[in-house]
Amino acid sequence: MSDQAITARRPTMRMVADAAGVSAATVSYVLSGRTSAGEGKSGISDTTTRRILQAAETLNYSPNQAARSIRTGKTNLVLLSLTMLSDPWAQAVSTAASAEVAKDGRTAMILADGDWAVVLQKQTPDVAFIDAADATHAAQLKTLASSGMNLVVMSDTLEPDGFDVVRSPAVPGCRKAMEHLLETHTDIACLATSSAKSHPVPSRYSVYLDAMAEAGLDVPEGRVGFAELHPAAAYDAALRLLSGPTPPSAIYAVTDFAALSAINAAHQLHLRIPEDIAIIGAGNTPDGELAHPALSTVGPADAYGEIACLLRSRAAEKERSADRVITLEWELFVRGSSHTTT
Amino acid sequence: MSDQAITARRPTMRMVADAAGVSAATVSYVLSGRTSAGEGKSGISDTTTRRILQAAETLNYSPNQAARSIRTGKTNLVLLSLTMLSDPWAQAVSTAASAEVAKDGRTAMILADGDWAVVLQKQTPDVAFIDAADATHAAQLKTLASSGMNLVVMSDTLEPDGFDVVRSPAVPGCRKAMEHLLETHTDIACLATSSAKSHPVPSRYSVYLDAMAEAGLDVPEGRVGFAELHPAAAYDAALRLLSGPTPPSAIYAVTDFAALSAINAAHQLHLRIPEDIAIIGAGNTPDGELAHPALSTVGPADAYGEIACLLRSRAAEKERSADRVITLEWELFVRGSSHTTT
DNA sequence: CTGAAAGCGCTTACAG
DNA sequence: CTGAAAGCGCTTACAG
Repeated sequence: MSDQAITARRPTMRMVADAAGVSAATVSYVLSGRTSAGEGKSGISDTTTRRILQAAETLNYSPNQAARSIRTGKTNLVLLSLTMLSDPWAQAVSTAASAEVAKDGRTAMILADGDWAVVLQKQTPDVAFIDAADATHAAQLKTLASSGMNLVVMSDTLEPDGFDVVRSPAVPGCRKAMEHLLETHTDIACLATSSAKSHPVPSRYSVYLDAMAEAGLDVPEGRVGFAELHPAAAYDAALRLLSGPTPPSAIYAVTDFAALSAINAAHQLHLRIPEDIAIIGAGNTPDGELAHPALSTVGPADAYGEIACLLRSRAAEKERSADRVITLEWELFVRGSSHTTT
Repeated sequence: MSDQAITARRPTMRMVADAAGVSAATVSYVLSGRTSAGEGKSGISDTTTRRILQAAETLNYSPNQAARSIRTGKTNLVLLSLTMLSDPWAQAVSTAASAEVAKDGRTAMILADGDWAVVLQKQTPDVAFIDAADATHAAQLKTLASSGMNLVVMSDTLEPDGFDVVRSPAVPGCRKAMEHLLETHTDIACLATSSAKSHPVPSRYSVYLDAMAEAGLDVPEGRVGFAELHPAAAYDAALRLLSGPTPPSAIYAVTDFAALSAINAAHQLHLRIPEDIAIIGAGNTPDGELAHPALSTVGPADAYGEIACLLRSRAAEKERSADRVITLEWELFVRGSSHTTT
C-alpha cells in the first residue's frame, strides 16, 4: 500500500554487505581498493569481490563522503577561491586544477565571492587555493593553517607561515616587455589602468616610465592612455592613443586584456600589426595566442600547471611538510603582434 | 622538546566540553542553538552558555561539518553546475545564490567543468543546480533524484521527475523583441550565431524569419549576420551588417552579447543609437543596462532571484515535497538602444 | 580470506 | 538545567 519510497534513502554500505552476504568491513575493503592483508597479499577473494561489486552496482551504491571523511580526515574536496570569475585566468586555473586533482579522485569547486575566510571556518577541503591575498589576511591565514588547513595562497608580498605561497612577480616581468619593445622602437605608448596613477610604485605602469627614462626617451603628452577594466573603455583608450596626428610605433599594455582591445582598435584604424604598430601585453593570458595576430606578452609560462600540481600534492599529503614558495617566472613571449621578420 | 604542534589538529567538541567543564551534549546544544527542552524553555543556563562560548572562542573551535552531516544528513553545501563561467549569467546566478543560501548558513560552490554526473556520485550537496540539461540527461537525473538528491535543473524540454525544472522559454520571448522592432521599423537585420542555420526550428533565429514573413517583409541578401560566440567575431559581423550601401534601421540580435558588440560597431561607424540604428538583444543579461545607450532586450525579469529562492527552499527542506516547475517569463525591456522619445 | 569491534566527531531523544 | 548513551556510515587494526 505504501508508495514506492516515501523519501528515497541512499543505499548504505550495510545494505550492500547484506545483499552480498558479507560484512561491512569486506565491502569497505573491496570498494576502497585497500586490503586488510599486507602489501603483496591478494586480500579479498575474487568471487567475493565480484559479488560485492555486483551488489553495489545493482543498489547503485556510492559511499557516503561525510562518513568517510570523519574517519579519514579527507573530504576529497579542493576549494578554489577565485575573485575574478570572468577572467580567463580564473577559468584556466579551474580547468587545470580540476583535471589534476581528479587524478586522485578529488573534486575542485570554485568559491566565487571572495569570502574564503568564513567558508573555510565550516567547510574543510583537503586544500584551498586563494588567488589573491595581502598583509591584511596574514592573521586569518595563519589561524586557519594552525588548525590543520592546507592553504595555497597567491601573493607577492606574504611570507609563508604554515601555508604555501605562489608568487607571480609582474614588475620584473613587465620590464622584459619594455626591453623587448625598446630593441626596435623609441616611440612607445602605454595603455594603463585608470587606477595606476594612484598605485604604489613600482607598478606595471611605473615600469614603463622608468624604462623610457633609462633609455633616455621622452614621453610626450598623450602617450599614456588610462582605462577602466572594461572592454569598451580599453578599446576607446587605445583608439585615442592611435588616432592622434603622430601615432606611436608601439604600445605597451599593462594587461593582455587591454592589449587585445588595442589590437581591435588598430584593426579598426586599418593599421598593420606589427608593421605600423607593435603591441605587447602582460600576463600571458590563454586567449592572447588566439588573437590575430597572436599577442606578444610577458608572463609565467605555465602558471596553471604549476598551481594545479602544487594543489594536488598538498591535497594528497598524509601529514603536512614544510611550507613551500613557488615563484612563477615571467618570460617573454614574442608573437605576431610585435615580431617583425627581418 | 617537541615542536609547537607536529601537525596541528582541529579542536573537537570534546575539547571545548572539557575546557568548559560540561558534557559534549551541552556544547552541542548551545552551539547549534537548539535546546533539549521544549520550544518555550530556555534550555541551557546563561552562565553555562557563556562558559561554553568562551571556551569555543579561545580554542578557535568550529564544528566538524562531516561529523555533523553524518548525523543530520545535511552538508550545508549548495552546488552550482555552471557551464559557461565567463558568461555574466553565470556570475549573476552565483552571486544571487550565494547570498540567498547564506541566510541559512549554507555555502554555494561552483562546479565549472560540466560533469555534475560524476561529482554528484561522491559529493552530496543539500541541493544542486544544473544550468543546462536535455533529454540525454533524463536517466541520470532520475537516478540521482531517486537516491535522495535535491536537484534543480534548467531545461526547456525536460519534464520534472523527482527533480525541479526551471524553464526559460526564449523563443516566445524573442518574438516580443521582433514585435517591438516591427512597431516602428521595416528594415530589420538579424545578428545570429553561426550554428543557427543548422539548429532545429523554432529557434531565436527562426523567430526573426517568421516575424518578418508574417509582417509581409522581405529579408534581402546580407541582412543576416552569423557570428561565433566571440567578441571580435560578433563585432565584425555587426560591422558588416551596418556598413553596406543601404544599412538597416534596426538590428535584432539573438543574444545580448551580440547586441553589445553591435552597439560598439555602431559607435565605431558614428551611427546614432537609436536614431540611425535601433538595437535589441535577448537574454536580459546584467551588463546590458550598463551599456551606452542602455540595451533594450527581452528576457526574464529576475531569473537569478527566482532560482536562488528555489535553491534555498529546496536545500532547507526536511523532506522532499512535490516536484516544482518554474517558468521564467520573458518580458520586453525597452531601453535607450531602441527607444525613440516622440 | 573474512568478520567483530572500536572509534571518528557530532546530534538527539531520554532520563535524571 | 545537564549528562550518559546510542547511533549516523564509514575505516582499520586485530583476531581468527
